[in-house]
Amino acid sequence: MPAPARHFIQEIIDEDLKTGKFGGRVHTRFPPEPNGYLHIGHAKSICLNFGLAAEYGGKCNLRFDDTNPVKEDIEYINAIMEDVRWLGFQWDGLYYASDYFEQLYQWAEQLIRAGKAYVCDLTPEQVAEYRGDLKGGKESPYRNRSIEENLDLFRRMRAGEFPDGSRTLRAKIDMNSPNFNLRDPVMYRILHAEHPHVGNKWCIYPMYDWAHGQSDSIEGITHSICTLEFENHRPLYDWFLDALGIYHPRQIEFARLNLTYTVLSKRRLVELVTEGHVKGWDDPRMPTIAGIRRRGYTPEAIRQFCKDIGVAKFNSVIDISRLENCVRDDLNRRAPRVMGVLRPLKVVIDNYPEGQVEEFDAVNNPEDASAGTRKVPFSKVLYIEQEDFRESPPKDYFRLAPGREVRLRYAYFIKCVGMTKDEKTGAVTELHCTYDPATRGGNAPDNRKVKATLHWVSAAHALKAEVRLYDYLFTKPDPDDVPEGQDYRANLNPQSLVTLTDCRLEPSLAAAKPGDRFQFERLGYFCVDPDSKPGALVFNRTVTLRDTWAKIESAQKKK
RNA sequence: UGGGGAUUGGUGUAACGGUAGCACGACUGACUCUGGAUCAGUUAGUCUAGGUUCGAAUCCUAGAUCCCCAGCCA
Repeated sequence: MPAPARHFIQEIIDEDLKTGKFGGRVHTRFPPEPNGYLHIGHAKSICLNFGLAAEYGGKCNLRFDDTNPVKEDIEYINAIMEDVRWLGFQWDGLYYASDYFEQLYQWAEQLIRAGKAYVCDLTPEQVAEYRGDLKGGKESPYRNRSIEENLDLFRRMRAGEFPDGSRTLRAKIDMNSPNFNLRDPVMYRILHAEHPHVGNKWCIYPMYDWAHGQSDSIEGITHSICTLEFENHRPLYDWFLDALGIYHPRQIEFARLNLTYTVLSKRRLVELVTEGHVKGWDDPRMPTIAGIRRRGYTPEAIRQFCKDIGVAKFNSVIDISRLENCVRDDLNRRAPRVMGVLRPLKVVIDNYPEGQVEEFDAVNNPEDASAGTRKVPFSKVLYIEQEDFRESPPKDYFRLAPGREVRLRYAYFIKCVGMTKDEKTGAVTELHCTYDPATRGGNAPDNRKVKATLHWVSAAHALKAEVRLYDYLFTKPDPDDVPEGQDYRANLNPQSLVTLTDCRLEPSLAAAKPGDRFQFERLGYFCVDPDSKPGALVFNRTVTLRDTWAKIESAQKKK
């Protein structure tokens, strides 16, 4: 039995444990900025950080990296906590970088006193200009102020004496460093803004680089795991900690998640919401945790997905079908089966007695014998799926057609003997069939076979419902694949939501509550939407079942 | 033109100088009262060129390609 594969971060931790680098501790953290909703990419990070802590018997904190009050909001703080919990994780400590602002301020004075930080009066444009280009930058004229003047100015910045943007506190490092992050990075900027967590206590706010490492240090984090784009920041992370002479965690970078047919940047997710391309952060088409949850995904499926895709430093793009496979796999085992007809086609069983009703036993879950059975009513007038009948069936189509016999699941074999059509459009509006009483329950005593088994509902007993069919938000695997001059919005899928309002479901669904998940046999997995009410059910399609016929059919069309 | 990373089947991911493996997909077939599920099989890969070595995905040299960095965002 080969040892299970370990990713590079586990190997680093193993090594640190062996050398006793952190006294045998493992302490991670998930550090979101509360400026948006969490998405599936964050789930990867959450599973990684909390998963590592669990695996090594360590701890994992949830810390809000709330250093930019103009973008942050209490709504996001609450949503993030809900999402982390929903994913199945419990943090050891709940912290806010903003609770460290006083300590951070004291440390800033320490650096000033050490001659390693200075107050700079350059405008934002000048700072950019002085930072220079690939060849090098030039030093700020304010770089060599005296310690006393710096201290005085910095205290007055804190006291609110200066307007936004007029001054900054910068670290004195190296204006010619090939790493731009070391060209005297800004530590504090003046921002007279109310903060969602600490209110109006501050008018100077620390930059990410100045806050993050020290926050990790305060919390005793051992392994500070972040995404690849922060690799360039690690020298600065290390520089601040060393300059301060405080406990020094280890920053490790991994590749963030990319998925086909969607976007995962916060900026774009905000745009989708604010520009009305979706109905909100929890729109089931969104790759947000809230959207995916509403769509009907399970936390187990998401965790399995995060495990499957692995952790590495290669910038990969994961095919979204991998995510879909995970939810199918999970729901296949757990979701109760029911019958529901999305696009109803009326079927009259000519030789079935008027007014008669029979009840058939239906298996709730073939993957789980303990799920038991339920009764499904059958009568003379039924609905089947429009897709399940073709007047002239193409090759390899083996559902219902004139003269053909199929099985109605759990009920009878029926044969199509006629149809009524709309005189104007020619569309088939009603089917006439006969049933074979000898096939009661679904098997023929003479052992004859049928090639198809259809789902159905009894017209008189069916529940009417709305069903929302979701498809990918974008029409191309890479939403950025656009003609010159256009952007990802050009690839928005106009069919990403199709609402069906005339669906018919078996009566056992009458008591279904928001969040309940089912497999509609032969169609897919569906979940009751929060908009649903007794008597006015609303379902979201989580994902279709694997559909071999659809594949055959689209291959035929291509020919 | 500077710096930091990366590169293994279609997509991900292992192999840590010694048989290139696994998962997903795709394709066959079996089975099936879901064209679902399940089972069996097939397919297909080390970025390039040199070198070291009995032996290289792995080490060395040169090159190619891709990603990130010049916010008072994170």
